Amino acid sequence: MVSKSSATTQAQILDAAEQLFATKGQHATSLRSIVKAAGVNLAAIHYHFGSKEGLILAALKRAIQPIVSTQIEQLIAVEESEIPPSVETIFRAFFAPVLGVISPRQNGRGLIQVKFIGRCCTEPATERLVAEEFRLSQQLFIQAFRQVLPDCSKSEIEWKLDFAIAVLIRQLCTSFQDKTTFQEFSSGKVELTIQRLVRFTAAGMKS
Amino acid sequence: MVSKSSATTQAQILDAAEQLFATKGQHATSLRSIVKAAGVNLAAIHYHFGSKEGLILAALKRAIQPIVSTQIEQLIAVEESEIPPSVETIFRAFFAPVLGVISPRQNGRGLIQVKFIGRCCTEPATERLVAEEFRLSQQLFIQAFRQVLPDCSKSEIEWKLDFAIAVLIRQLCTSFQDKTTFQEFSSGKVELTIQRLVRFTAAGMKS
DNA sequence: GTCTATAATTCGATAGAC
DNA sequence: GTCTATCGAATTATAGAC
Repeated sequence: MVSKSSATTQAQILDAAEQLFATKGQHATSLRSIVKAAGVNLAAIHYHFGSKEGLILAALKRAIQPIVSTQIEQLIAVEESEIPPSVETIFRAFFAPVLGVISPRQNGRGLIQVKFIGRCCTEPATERLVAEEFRLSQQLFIQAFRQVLPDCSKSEIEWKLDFAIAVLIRQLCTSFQDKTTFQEFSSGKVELTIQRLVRFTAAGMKS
Repeated sequence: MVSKSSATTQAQILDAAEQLFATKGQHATSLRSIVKAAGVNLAAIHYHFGSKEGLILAALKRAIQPIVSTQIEQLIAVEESEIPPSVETIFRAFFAPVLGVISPRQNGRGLIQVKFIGRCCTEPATERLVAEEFRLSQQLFIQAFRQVLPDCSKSEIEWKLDFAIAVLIRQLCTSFQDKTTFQEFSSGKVELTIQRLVRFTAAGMKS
């Protein structure tokens, strides 16, 4: 192989960008620090992604889209197996695909990825982009909750789901901060976190 | 008055900084944009606050410290009037002083202030500083919850309070986004938000 | 305390050779 | 596709007159 494939260089840039965006934020991360961490040239970012904004958008979509797909798959599976599904089961289908990216990956890559997503949810430049990526998923979950909570108005379900999302985002940003480095991650902690999220938000949703 | 008093210039700088930090974030806000909005000279920031970091810290303390004091006052009042206090009443003493800064002030200044605090909770450079400012208040509320929930372990109360804080922070950052300009603000919306926060988080805490 | 002027650095982006 | 070299603009911070 005389030269690196385009896919490899792109992935190296995205991996390094994710890590730095997640820990320092987008504005505090220079393109120079990214290429240094990725071991590539500065011009490669502009060649592959056009601009810093293009890089952020590409990293965002790569991280979020598989999560959204899994959320929708699990929601459909839940609605087919449980009739009617419980609030807890629906919330699990919402949370598990997000936190689930932590366990299967190697060397804490998934941990960095969910932190990156959490950061993007709170940064002024990207919060609306994230909401747009999750829009379809969110609408489907609102429909699911409406069916199992017929006495609850749509607006009430909406603000309660917003509250639940708030807890999830905060968890992505702050949780596991002691294990921020590349370490083997116990899937037990992920499952415990999912259980806490489900229990807390389901109680709030049913209140 | 031949020259402005130091207090006036400092307040003008802090007011403008709050507004810009809240909407654009700290790194995306230049000192030049702050002095332009404040109508003062660039060197004034360094004269009064030493550096950009010093300005951020000063704005943070000015915004948070009165809230912490009010939280503690209301918690003490609750513990003296209700024996034992309900989970809902304790949460109200936690949330109301934060959202309460919105209503009394004029022209949406309080609205900007709580948004600024919310942003500082999510920005990597300041999230630990905010946690430090709220540390005492948070400890006192954990103690209060322990007394009314004796069957609940301390760690469980701690992560549930963390979840509740997550909802509050998100509300500070995103809520009232349609009324982001300097407008008369109805205190009814503030009270409604407090009620939702209390109901949702109390249900989660008791689950 | 306030101002002008500027130092010293860093940033995103691009041109052009290979 | 990758690299070097560099442009132009923006940044924080400071020195020194008033």
